[in-house]
Amino acid sequence: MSVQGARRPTLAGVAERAGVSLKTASRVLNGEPNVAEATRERVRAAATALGFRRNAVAADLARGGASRLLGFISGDIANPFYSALASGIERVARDNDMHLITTSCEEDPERERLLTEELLERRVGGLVVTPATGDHALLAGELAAGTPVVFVDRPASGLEADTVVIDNRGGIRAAVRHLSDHGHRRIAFVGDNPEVWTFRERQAAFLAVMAELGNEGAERWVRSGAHDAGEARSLVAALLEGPEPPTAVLAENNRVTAGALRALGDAPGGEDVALVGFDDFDLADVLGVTVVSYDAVEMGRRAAELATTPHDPSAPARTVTLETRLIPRGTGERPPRG
Amino acid sequence: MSVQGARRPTLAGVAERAGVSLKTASRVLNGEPNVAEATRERVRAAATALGFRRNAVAADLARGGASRLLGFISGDIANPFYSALASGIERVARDNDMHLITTSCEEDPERERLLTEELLERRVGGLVVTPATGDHALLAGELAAGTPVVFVDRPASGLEADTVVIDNRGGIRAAVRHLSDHGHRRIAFVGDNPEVWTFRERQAAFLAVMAELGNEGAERWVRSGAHDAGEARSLVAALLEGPEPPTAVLAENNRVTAGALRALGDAPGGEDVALVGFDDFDLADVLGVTVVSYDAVEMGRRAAELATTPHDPSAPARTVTLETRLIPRGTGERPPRG
DNA sequence: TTGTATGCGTTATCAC
DNA sequence: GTGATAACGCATACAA
Repeated sequence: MSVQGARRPTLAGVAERAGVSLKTASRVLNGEPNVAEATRERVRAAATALGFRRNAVAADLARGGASRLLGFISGDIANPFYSALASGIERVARDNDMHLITTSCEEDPERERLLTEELLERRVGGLVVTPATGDHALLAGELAAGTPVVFVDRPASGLEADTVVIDNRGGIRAAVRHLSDHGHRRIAFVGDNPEVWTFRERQAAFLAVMAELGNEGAERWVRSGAHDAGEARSLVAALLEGPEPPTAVLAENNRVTAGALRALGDAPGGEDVALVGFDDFDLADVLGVTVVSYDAVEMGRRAAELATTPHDPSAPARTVTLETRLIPRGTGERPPRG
Repeated sequence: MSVQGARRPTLAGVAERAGVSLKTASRVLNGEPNVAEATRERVRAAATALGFRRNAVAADLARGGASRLLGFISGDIANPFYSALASGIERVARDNDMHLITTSCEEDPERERLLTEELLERRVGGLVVTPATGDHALLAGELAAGTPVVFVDRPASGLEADTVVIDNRGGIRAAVRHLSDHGHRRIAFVGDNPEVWTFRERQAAFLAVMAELGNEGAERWVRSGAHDAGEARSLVAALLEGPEPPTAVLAENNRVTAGALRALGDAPGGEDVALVGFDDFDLADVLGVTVVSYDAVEMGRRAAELATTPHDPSAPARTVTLETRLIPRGTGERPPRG
């Protein structure tokens, strides 16, 4: 039982107490073979008597190379999407006897850079990043040094690296076609900031599919800049009050969907406007919201698997694309009206 | 620019290249005073030329004491409640120049014990734990050694330690009184497993308030064992189909609320049953669900503040209790019927 | 203003 | 089977 102020028991202390050398004590405590059973017992007894607990910091240093830590730079850990990612990553980390350091960069490239630097200083064994807009070329050296860096949800810019994304275009295509099949032509697309890669992908797909369907000039149905639910609510409200109100809304992410739901709830006749949301969310079934869904936990898992595999700089960067799936629940099947 | 296989540049390397001693290089890179500007420049130049990045593992070890890591043992990081906690904790960690290690114990005491051990091996500077049921007496030694261990959401068992909880009893009291004020007497209380401390607190408060209100024998309105939304749904459905259906349901946590909503949606006349949920949740406003709310991010912050302050074993354990607040949104104001 | 020497608590190499 | 002894990369009294 240690006392405050007193140093913590060390391996050397255990060895001394057991009357063996450091190396032998190390052998026993790491379960290595070639130790006499009697010695083993003595060392174990000494360890428990002293309340010994190995120092993983020292172990990581002595072992050289990377620490048994995995880094995750998210946009905001309180966002369910990121915590689902974190959940998947953590499981894989655990399977590899590693711990997960989670950080939030709040979509700020400078903060992301700083966090990246800090995590690399900790000599993380791998790094999973949801990249904010910004240049990632600085990581090239680190990659070359063998640290696996994996980008998730969005690709890096200025750098070839392993990436895990979802099939954004396919998801949007399914959503637009679904609405079109139900008779909609005045379909609005409301999303986050155009600086965000996923927005641009989804917007491009939206415009492409609208054009394919003979629904030209869809640019006028696009609204961007909704970074949170409140802004999304305003944008959708303005659309509904505008001169040419849409009969359907395609929300680009979960926060936009939340804002859109509120706007539809406020507006007269809002319950007749169709809605499809990108990203599934809790209670979407109760609300009856049709969504484009995918498995965020699996996404984290896949990213972590890449991030726990030693990086081979000579191999080409890998890209994993996960499928999306449209789940009809009601709001997406409303017929156009007005 | 480092190359794979090549060792990473070290402080010694920088010093050598700059033609100064290790200590001087250290001074410059740590921004310490008393170095000639010219020397400073040379060291900086050498560092950038070599692509030097300090090794935080080595620094932590050399400095002795704890590492600049904070540990968080949650039930399940994918649960919005825990990720809100994590968010609050991370901010405080950052303010203290520390990183956060997040782990999930899935309410398994054995796993919690293991994780605790692992984090202590990493020599975390502090530990925030949402304790599963189990004994925490083993941590006494660690506390005595000065590591701040803080329990959040639930107190430890068998150990006096800093704790951050919410006013569970006050929250339940407000909810039951609210329903009573709206004319309800057949109020069901549906919750998680009785092994969970919060359940017991809330259940006890429920029974006490019911008795105060002259509503005796409320035990028959208690249902437990709903650890997830699916189980909650079944329990509520059974209640509604039973011989004495309640006119109001008090859901003990967010998962139970989700299940209850689904059950009410299924049952004929379910839209007339009142509902109050403990824990606020996203889109509760859209769904119009009355809840007992509190600030989980703040909870994490308070816990982290305690966990980043050196523990004084001679001081008595502190308990922080955060207030709850009832937010009427519709489901809690339905009059009794039937 | 700059440098020397030693310690941090492990792991790992090799010899015995 | 067991044990000296040297890394690991940095911090820090202490000296110059």
